[in-house]
Amino acid sequence: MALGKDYASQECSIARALEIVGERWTLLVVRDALYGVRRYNDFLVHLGIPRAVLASRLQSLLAEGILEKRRYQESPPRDEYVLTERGTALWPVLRSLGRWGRENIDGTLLREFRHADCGTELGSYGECPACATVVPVPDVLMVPGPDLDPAPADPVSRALLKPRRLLEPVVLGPAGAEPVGVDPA
Amino acid sequence: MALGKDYASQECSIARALEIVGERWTLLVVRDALYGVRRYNDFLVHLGIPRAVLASRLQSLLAEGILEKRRYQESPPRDEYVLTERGTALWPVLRSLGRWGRENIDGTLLREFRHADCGTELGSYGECPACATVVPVPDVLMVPGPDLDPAPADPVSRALLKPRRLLEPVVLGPAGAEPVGVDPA
DNA sequence: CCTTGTTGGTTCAATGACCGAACCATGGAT
DNA sequence: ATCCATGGTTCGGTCATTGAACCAACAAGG
Repeated sequence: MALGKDYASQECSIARALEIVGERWTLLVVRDALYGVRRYNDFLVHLGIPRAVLASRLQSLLAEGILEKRRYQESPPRDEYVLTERGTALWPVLRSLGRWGRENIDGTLLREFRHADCGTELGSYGECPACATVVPVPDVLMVPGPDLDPAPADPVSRALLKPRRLLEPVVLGPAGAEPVGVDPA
Repeated sequence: MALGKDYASQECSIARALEIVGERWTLLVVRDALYGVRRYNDFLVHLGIPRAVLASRLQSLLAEGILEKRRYQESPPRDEYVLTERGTALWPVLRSLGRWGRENIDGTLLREFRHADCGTELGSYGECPACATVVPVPDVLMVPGPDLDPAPADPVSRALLKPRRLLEPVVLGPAGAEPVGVDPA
């Protein structure tokens, strides 16, 4: 929103939060970061976001301490964007949004989120009904649901097809790897 | 966002949800509705939102089945906007946003949300840690925190100063009632 | 040395959303 | 007849978003 102007008048933590993560695309960038996306180009192809907007959002998220830049190679200097603790703390927001969307809009089951320790699907507040605890973000296992496209076009979506823990980095073969089908058996 | 265009390409419940409630102001309108605001004019003064934008958001929320119009008097025909079940289901989203904002941005404690039955403060998803259950929205008690302005300018904010359950309708004296100070003891 | 490829951006014109102020309509009340 | 309360619509100016094009650092290959 880059609003500042108006929400500022609101005495409300929700409004404060929305000033930071309420702009278009912002929460989807955070979602991708939770899914393990870390590189500029991966965000770009996975989100289909305009380059200028992505650059602007990444800057805002850095400035707010939600992402941080981390050098991952020196030769050609390259940085990746990883979630800070503050950024990871947005998981409940995304979880509740996703559940609301699934139960009230979709009907389809695109992804499931399970407790990695026991395989139980998380409850409506991110807890494991079996273990009776709130599951820490790295212990959340994301598995593709029955309604997820099994052969998406972009390589990032393909990398996200197999079960993975949240925050586990997405790694892509240099180019044109993983043709379309499943593993080379 | 009235986006449609781009998020539509996302195979993700979060993106679907954001297409509906991700526009500027939309979640704040839903928040006010949870707080018990029901009338056009009350939204207007409490949010400080441009009239045209409010009208547009109310229409969208009606169309999505998040709010519904209800006739509350006939003589001059007047309608109020109340949350549907689908709208009420957004409470965990707002709760987690508010908690994130309070813990990661503010530091201030503007409002607390407690389980009316036992007085315990709710967790990130609106659950009661003591009772280990999800608290139904009408059983959530909103109490003003120590950092909330004790004498706000607009009458809606003043009506929200006393402890109240969510969804309990805000009623305003016809005009200029409740001067500024506390109750007439 | 020159070109090409990869990554990560910036710039720009056009479109669309948002803003604030003004205006309009309906139906009592004075 | 006029005024007020409520719930809007209209309109010009401004700001954000979009998509395409361009730029830059660096490595590898010929």
